[in-house]
Amino acid sequence: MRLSQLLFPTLRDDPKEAQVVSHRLMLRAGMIRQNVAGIYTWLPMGLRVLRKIEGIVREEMAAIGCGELLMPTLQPAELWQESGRYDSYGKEMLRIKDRHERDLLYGPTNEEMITALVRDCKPSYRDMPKLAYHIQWKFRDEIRPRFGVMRGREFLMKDAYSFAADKAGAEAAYESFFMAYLKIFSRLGVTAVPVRAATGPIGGDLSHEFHILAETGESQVYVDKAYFAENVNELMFTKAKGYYAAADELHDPSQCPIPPEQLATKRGIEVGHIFYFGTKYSAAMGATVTVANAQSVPLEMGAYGIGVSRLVGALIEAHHDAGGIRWPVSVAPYRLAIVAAKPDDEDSVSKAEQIYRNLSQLDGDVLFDDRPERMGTKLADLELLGIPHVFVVGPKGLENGMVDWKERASGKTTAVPLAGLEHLYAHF
RNA sequence: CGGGGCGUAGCGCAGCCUGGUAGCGCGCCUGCUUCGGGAGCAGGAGGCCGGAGGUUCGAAUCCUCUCGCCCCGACCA
Repeated sequence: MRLSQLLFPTLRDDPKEAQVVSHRLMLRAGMIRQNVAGIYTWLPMGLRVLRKIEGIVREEMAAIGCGELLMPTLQPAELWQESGRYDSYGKEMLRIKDRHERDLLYGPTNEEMITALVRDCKPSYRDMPKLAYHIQWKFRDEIRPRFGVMRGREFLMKDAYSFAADKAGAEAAYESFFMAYLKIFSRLGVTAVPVRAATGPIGGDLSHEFHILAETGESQVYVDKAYFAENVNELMFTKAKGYYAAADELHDPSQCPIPPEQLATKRGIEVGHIFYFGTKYSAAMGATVTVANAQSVPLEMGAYGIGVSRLVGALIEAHHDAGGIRWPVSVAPYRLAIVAAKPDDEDSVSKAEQIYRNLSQLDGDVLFDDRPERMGTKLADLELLGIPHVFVVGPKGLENGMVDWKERASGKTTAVPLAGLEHLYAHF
């Protein structure tokens, strides 16, 4: 992509309304613009990151056999009256009437809708289990939206649902989502700690929140320090679940099974929440399966959320420095940017262009900063945006057939031969 | 919703107390000179001072109301 054609309005000064780093940086790096409190327009750079996170989530959902579907943002009130939540959800639910005076709502979540869907398929226990998810915009009319996209009113969420004929099936589903989540967050370049969370009326230990640890986290979490030494990719469910890790509301120092010196008290940003809620919705809404003896039993359900748009902010909270954002390569808006060092040196400009053309044939993750700016301005913007790798093409390097390769993470600059660029890019 | 704060140019701010019809930095436009880390000089564009009402000869400034935004608390991906 040629940067000159992209809507990429960077700001030099911090907008006053943004107090939290991620919010400031997203605004300054031209990723988002606020429309009303808690509701944002995603500009090209912001949307790229959002899409990359979605991509990783999709791959890991596919890996556990969870199929994607798409439910609408608007839902009929009747569905929520069936479950009883139309009254209990309160003012956070945005209620709307259409021209026929029909009561609709902008969905804050989709349990009712998917429960009705599965119920209406009249499943047999032989059909179970079923796993499904979608990535859809939600609306919750938060009392106080804040921290940019981390607590927006309109936000993008991946919500998955599992249906099983019995408790064992539901637990198996829970386990596979638990492990998928560890993998997703690891691929996003962060450690998200699974902490035990309040389960509500169901009880049991099958509810976990996943928290990215960051100073600006809204929640307090308590975690066994030994957890941090674990290699997430090799962790087993029973072992991961075995560590003491609790959300604030569940932590009671007098009951804590591990000694205080072993316990880390941290701030966390909740980016995922999974829970098994049994038959809460299926019973209320008549979503049953016929089991072996021809009896009908309500489905055992679980729900598994990931705050996709919140993650964009949360990842920045975890990865930034004085110069701006430092995206993990897996979610950077572009992996590589190419800059001509001297705009009036035709040789290096055309060489930069040529490099851009070559590399962008490999995939679409290359940005060509062809804006009519001086090098310092371009590099500062790219640094702010957090592009992990930059090739600076200029006459000094070209004399020796080299370009400068700058790494955002380390700040290092290395001269690399022109001939090796393709190979290098392939390894980013 | 309770408590605190702020609305003046795209962004950051001054002016308000002590009314006289708006200014600075950055950004933007034009020209020249520059240019391998946010250039210099010269010229220029851009603001119904959030909105409504009131006081006054006159309101960004004083008064009343209203809307919006931010921060702290309860809720949540």
